[in-house]
Amino acid sequence: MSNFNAFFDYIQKLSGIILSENEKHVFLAHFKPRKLLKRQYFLQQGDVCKYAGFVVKGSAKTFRIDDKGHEHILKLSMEEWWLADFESYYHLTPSRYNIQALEDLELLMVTNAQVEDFFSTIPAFIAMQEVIKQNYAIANQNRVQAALSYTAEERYDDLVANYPHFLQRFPLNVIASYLGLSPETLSRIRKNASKS
Amino acid sequence: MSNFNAFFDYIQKLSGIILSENEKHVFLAHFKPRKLLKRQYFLQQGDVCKYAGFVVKGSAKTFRIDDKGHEHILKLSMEEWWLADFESYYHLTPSRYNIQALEDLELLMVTNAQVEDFFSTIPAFIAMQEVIKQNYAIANQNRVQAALSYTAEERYDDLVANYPHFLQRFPLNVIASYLGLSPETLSRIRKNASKS
DNA sequence: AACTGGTCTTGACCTGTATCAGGAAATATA
DNA sequence: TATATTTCCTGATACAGGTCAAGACCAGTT
Repeated sequence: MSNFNAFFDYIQKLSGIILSENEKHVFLAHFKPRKLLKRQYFLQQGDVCKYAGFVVKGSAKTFRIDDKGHEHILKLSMEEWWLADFESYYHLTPSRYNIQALEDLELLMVTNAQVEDFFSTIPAFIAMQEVIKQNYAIANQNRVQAALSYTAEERYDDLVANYPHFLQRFPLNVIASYLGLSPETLSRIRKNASKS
Repeated sequence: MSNFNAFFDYIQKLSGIILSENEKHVFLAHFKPRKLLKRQYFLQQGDVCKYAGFVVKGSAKTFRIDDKGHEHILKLSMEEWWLADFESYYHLTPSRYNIQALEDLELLMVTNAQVEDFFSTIPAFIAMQEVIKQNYAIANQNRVQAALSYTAEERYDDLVANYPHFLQRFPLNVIASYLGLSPETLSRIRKNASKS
């Protein structure tokens, strides 16, 4: 299962703990592989996010539609990220977000109940969860900071510095929305930046 | 130690696990009580955030000063919250933020190394950490969302709905900065809101 | 080869929010 | 009691970034 190998590597890397063959079998038994085509939805606004999906291949956007029908991208996910609205996933409340494939996706999916039942005894998985939550909290903290106090241009420069691969992978209107900008404004910022 | 009783209640509440007398002694031995007066700094930009402080009483702001000398408040903390820049605390890197008392503070402080040495065997503490990280990640996720896609007025309404006690506790210029607004704009929003 | 839909750019104009300046009221300090 | 200092409000003006409209380019489809 080549899908799972990437997943095992990821868990071992984040946790710093090697998985036993037995433990690997628990993953094989309870994580469900799934494919989604570009444009398909992993989650729709109003639904409960029952599953978290580990991205083996492909990419997706997590976004909200506002009253005026405009889309606002909260998160972009690709290989070695998780697909989920964690608020909905942990609390089993209806989600405010949509998650949609930007490229064809290969996922490994699990429910929170399964995690509690089958993975609470696997130290590597516990440690991995710790690291993920920590990283996610820190990343969001920095993003709040940027969103509240940086100008449009500073936010773009920040992205170029910290997530340059986003630019190669996603169209500019997606990047613009992720930065909280209109596509027109991003286009103008890039024109200026290329001059200096 | 009345300080510690509030802390024990908090741990038991968040973790759902009762602490034994033995475990309580571990907390008494390794958490260091500390007081800070209004305006004193818990952390300064550029320093490593060695300690996390549990707020027994009082309040504080976490903020950054930008190039123009303007202050941007990232986080407001009060009773039953933690004082720390978690990025700096976990990675021991220099912090980009300042943390300063808004009211006189009573804290219980601990280092990350102490947590790993003495508290990794206390299930209630482990569970509490899980919940904190989870809540913090979710809160920040919602704040990113609000900062990127809500108007100033929507952000204020959101605060009134979700954190009404902030308004009683903090001056409006602090609230304005927390919302990413100038004090003047907040004042005008409030004037409008009171009309309708 | 023509068509369709998506992507990106550019210009003209508009709007929300910041900035600057002044002052009133409340609170702390001497 | 007098005097700072902080907090909050209001008006005038400026500007960043949004909105609307149009067109160019490109990739995929038929």
